[in-house]
Amino acid sequence: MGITRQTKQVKTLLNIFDNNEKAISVVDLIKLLEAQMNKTTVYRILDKLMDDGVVHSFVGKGGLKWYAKCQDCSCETHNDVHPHFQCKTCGEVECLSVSFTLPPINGYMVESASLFIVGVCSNCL
Amino acid sequence: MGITRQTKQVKTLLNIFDNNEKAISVVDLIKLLEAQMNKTTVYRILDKLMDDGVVHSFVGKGGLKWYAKCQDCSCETHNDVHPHFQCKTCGEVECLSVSFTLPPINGYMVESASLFIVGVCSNCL
DNA sequence: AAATATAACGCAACTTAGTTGCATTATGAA
DNA sequence: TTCATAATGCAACTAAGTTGCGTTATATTT
Repeated sequence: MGITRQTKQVKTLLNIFDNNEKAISVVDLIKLLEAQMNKTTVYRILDKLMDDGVVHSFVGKGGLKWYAKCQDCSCETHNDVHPHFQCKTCGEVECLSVSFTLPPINGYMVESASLFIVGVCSNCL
Repeated sequence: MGITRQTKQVKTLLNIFDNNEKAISVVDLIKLLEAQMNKTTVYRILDKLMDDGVVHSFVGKGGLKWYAKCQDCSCETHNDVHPHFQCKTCGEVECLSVSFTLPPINGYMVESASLFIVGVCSNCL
């Protein structure tokens, strides 16, 4: 089950995602919000926002968890149908609004796929 | 720099990768080898085998590091040019011998990309 | 507006992945 | 056999993420 009460903490997190097109790592979120809420609360609210299809998560290059607002992604199934891009220069991570086609894999049942791309973003080139 | 001395521990690890087509997580390796070597040693040898282009690493679904023998992959650049597949049923992770084409991303410089697929493998279907 | 059930929060303690520093061991060259 | 030093083991540490439990605050009911 997802969010049932609009607490201060929930509103704060929703506000961050509303005003941010880029993805944010949990570590950064916890640092950003350390004066306002406990890290346990951050993790718990993120879980619920996932359930509600408000945000989606993915694993970054170093193995850290990142979260981003759901837009064109089909969050009902929690599949990441778009790639995620991390810029080596500025460090920012973003959802790319393109879809990718999986290579043909005979005899396998594909449930979900995540594509993570590392490079230099348009701002830093 | 990579491996310079053929120690017992290095031979043990090389032997594991030689006799295993599938990928192995560091956690499983450490568990498997706990009687034979320290976990610090496992991490250090894996780093060196990466430098030598003997194995490549990638991040799995849960954020854990996985390692697999290099075969058709171009390990000079340490780019994962092939997808990795994890089976929901048996849990095994393997390198898929297919190449995938990235979606066109205008204005971005792509350095590396990793594709991680979750589903059910041919053995478990 | 007060009462109240309980969802949500804070805190501390914990688990687990991965790293670091340093003393000790063992490899391979001289 | 000697010996320099690469490599290992160990313990202590950092950091991400989780759990349990007592307390707080939301939103519904009275």
